[in-house]
Amino acid sequence: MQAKSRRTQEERSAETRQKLIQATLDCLYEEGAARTTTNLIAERAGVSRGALTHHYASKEDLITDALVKLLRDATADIRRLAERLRAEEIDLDGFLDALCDMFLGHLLMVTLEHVTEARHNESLRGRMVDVVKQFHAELDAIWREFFHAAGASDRDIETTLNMTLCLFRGMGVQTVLRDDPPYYVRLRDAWKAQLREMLKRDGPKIVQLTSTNAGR
Amino acid sequence: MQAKSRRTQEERSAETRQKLIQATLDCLYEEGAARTTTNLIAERAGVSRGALTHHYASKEDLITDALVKLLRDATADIRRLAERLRAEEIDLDGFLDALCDMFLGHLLMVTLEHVTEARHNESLRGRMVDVVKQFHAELDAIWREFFHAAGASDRDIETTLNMTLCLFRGMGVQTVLRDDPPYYVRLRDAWKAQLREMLKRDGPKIVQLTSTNAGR
DNA sequence: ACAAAGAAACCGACTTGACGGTTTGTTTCT
DNA sequence: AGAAACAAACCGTCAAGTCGGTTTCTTTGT
Repeated sequence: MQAKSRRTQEERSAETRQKLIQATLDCLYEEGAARTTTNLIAERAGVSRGALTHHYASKEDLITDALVKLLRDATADIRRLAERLRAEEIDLDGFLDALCDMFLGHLLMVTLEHVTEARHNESLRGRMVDVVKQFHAELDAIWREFFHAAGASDRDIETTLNMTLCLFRGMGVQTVLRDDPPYYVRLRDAWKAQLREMLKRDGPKIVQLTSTNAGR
Repeated sequence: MQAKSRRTQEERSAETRQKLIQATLDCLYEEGAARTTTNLIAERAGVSRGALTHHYASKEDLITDALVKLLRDATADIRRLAERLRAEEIDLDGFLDALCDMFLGHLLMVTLEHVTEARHNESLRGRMVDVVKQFHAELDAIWREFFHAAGASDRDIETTLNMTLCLFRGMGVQTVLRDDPPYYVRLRDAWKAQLREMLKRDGPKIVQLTSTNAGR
């Protein structure tokens, strides 16, 4: 018990906040925004509601903080993927697989729960726009680096990236009403093939980049 | 005065229900699901809350009914588009424009408000799945008719349609956080060009979109 | 034809429960 | 001792649903 009671205030505070944020994200994913009450969050975090209100002035504060953390973490994930791409531990296909998984999993679902809310909530939308922009900037940098080397034009680079993201995002939304994993694999693979095809015209070198390690 | 007081029960009932459903859809779009209360709906519909509860046993009943109407109407719109496509009043580009508009407007937004809810609500999801399936079936028929003439395989037809829908859907979601109409026009046009390319390539044969990479 | 009885549409006050936020009290660190 | 972290009882608000009563239409008996 000393291990617990011998912590600094800062540590106690940080741990509680961390638990609250994690509980919030879990709740949002598992229960949905409509059922995510402060009571439930506190309960899942294993702290009292009093502790919750002590650290967050309002429910909205807590939720936006949780959302920002989610997207920051995702941005960090993307950054790590970029490293692995540079180190050639993965190829473009592997990168796309990882990206698609993100858009078909928790990240998209939790974000989606609030995109609708953001449409009517100026402050929430503002914060989401900023952090989502950063996420996209990270992706853009990777994409640019990868395809520029292959000789693709800037216009094509931007278009193909955004098409890819919109496609994956649309697939993610569809998963709610269509539970059919092989279908999504088919779409993803078809897109990977098509992407190669599209860029072959402007960047002939791209083919090698994507087919080196993909044949398994 | 007689025109109002000399209506049959059936007519009164139908008009009230109609007003309630329309008010519900308006509310959902303009205020969002979170702010759509039965009070607000009744107020906007110009009927009493008592009338609302008389016609709909629960709020969920009303909302699912409204959603079903929305999607049925959209299905009817698609059907009309198919007619115009057959009559050659519009071409594939025009069809895609109309489709894209649907996915960037009220239809997607209102649906989106409930996709997240449907994830945690079995009965709502069931009803949505059914009516969305019908919507897709309608699109599938048109697509099939149009692309079959070009000699595309069933697999390719399915893939290109679903890619198109996921792309537009993903674009629609993005509109909430990125207000940039020219950007969406660029993406849409790029995709139209892409589809056209596929139609032209190899004469009547559409490329092996799905077999290039996924053929394993 | 028409009045009475019945059914359906409609109304608005009331009940109940839950949620977010506030306040007051207790423990833990500095 | 004093401040911060934590806990729990409390309060105001609000939404959904219930219910008794009223109005409007429909059916039926004469």
